[in-house]
Amino acid sequence: MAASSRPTIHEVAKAAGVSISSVSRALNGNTSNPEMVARVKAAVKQVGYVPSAVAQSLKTQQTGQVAFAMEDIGNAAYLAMVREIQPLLREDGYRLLLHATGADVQDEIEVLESLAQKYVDGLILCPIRVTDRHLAALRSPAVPVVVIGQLPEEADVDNVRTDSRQGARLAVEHLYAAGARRIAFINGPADTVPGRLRHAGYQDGLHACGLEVDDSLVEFGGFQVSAGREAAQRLLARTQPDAVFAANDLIALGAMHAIRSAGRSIPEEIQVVGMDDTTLAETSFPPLTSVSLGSRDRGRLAADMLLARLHGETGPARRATVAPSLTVRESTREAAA
Amino acid sequence: MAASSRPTIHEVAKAAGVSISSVSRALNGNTSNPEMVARVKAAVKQVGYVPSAVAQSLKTQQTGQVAFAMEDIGNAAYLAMVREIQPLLREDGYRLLLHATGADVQDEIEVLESLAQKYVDGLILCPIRVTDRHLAALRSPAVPVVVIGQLPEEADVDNVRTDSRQGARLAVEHLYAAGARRIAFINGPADTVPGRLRHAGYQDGLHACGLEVDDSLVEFGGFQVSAGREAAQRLLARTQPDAVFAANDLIALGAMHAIRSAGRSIPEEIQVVGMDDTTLAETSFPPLTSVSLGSRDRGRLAADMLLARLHGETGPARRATVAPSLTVRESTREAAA
DNA sequence: ACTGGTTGCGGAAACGTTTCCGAATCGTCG
DNA sequence: CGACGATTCGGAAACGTTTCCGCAACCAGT
Repeated sequence: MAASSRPTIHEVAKAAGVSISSVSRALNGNTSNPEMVARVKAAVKQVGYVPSAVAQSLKTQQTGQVAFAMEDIGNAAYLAMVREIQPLLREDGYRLLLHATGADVQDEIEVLESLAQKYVDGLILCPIRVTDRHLAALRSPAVPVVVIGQLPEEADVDNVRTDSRQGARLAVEHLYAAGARRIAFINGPADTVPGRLRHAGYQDGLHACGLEVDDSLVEFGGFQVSAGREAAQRLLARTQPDAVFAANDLIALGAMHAIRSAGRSIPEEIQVVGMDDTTLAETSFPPLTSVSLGSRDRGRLAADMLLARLHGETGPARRATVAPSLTVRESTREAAA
Repeated sequence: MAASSRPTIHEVAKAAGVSISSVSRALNGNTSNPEMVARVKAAVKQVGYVPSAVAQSLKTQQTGQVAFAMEDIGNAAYLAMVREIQPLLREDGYRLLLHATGADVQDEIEVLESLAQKYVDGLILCPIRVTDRHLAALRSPAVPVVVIGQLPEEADVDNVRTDSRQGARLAVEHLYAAGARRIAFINGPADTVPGRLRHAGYQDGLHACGLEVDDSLVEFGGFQVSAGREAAQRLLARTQPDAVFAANDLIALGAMHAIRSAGRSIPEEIQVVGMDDTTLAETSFPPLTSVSLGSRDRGRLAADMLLARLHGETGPARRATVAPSLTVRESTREAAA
């Protein structure tokens, strides 16, 4: 199947009648003699030589690889980041390694600790929970790390974040402006950082609009479509909202299904707002009004930060924040009179 | 930021008062003396040693990494494969590297040729076009390769495929059975392998149902939502189909938008069938009838095949075929009388 | 023509492991 | 009690590069 063993730099040297140092220099552009370079290149072609990435890595102490770790690549927000990050890394000659941790804290820690093995030059991490063990592991990472998401103030780590609390508030205010008064909230797990922040933002929004906080309008579940559907069913069986704010687009999609199944129309009877503004929002029916948390921007910023470190940037941890914005589509009414 | 240099096996050896060979043996379980192992483990903990993955790779000639190369991770079919493949690889201790080639043939070739650098132990490749250069590069790859997709009969490569031609035919037959007589087809690019096969299957289906082939019912475009919408607009401006078969779910989604915008109802006036049976199909409105090409199965099979090779399996190239199947949802009518 | 500075190249060390091989130790058996 | 096999460990080579160092050769300047 695969050829038994590829030629090494020694074979090239022999074929070209020069030393291995000269071969290396010729290939890495550290020689000025054109005749030398030509001979080496010819020999390379003749013996079919390709340098070993592993040996180069060992010598140069760089792998040319960067890892991206997140909960699940199936989540469109992360997907958007990956699609943004990969081309940027590639432009700089880095390969991308993917770690799906399945929201398992233990897995995330393992990824962080495995960095000491030095199989990558850097990491972009999207933790869904941040524990003390995370922070400890982030204290002195073996390679540069950029975290996408909320982090305690004191953490000295490059960080890209968004204000999802503010985003949730935007959603509520938009619904209020569009005439909704009984605004329900379908959240993900309450013990996650995004879950807490979105809930807080939802309450912020209610306060800002002068609406009562009514816990019977709040449901918790997972961040998936099915969870959204089930949560919406429970909600509708219990009470009668005129709007639903979902903690992400998947939940919103599930909720829209449940709402239609219950015979209510969108947006006439119940308006719906999602969060993350993924491609799902554009293509759903009706097209979903969604709070954009700038996933693509966050991906780009994180990649930029990491590349800067890889290019030797030193100095204190940087932090960038992407402002949320609302993309209004047809699942909500225009601001009513 | 990052600590200047991690301790090596030599530091451990010194701390434990033994030779580096003993350290290596103790850590890799090739020693029987428990006291030795204990001392080494203690020393490891004391100096904070973590083995260098690169050095191990150089010595063992294995990287513990596998690459997956496809057009675009944004495509739900590939996404489903990744989600299937990653856990399987991980179970066997392999890390996953992602190459998005952007449907660029040159890029795909580069990926294949870069395998000689041995930065991965194997590759799963989803080529969208198969050129002679692909075949040449596949002739004697530096590491085991599994191709997902159609391949010429004579190619001696492990291969997982599906019969998308048969799948397209299923779609047409289903539409016919549901009463459609003017069945349009919105395809992707005509010069891709999937494009050709689906077109052929569409025609097969028409023949099987005794319908005329009418080229005015066929549109070409890209494989994205926007392309699907535009193609459907052109189609509807020109003629009046009672069903649309789209070459993938994204196109179908775009087409459904265009159809609704044109004021036609789904499925009453125009039925729609997609292909790939992605999560989009379940969550769309109305839920989309779609031809499943078993993306997850194909991913799993490819991973299995590759792992078998990595575990030393030899022998001729294997081939597996996943049969297409139809998932009927609400964008089509039940078989009519 | 001799010297001083460049330049071009080869030898060898180093990166951090694994593993082969030989030496030393131990226990056991004749 | 001596010898022999088994076991355990240390030394050193090897994986395939890059790069430091030194040597020879060359050019120009006096």
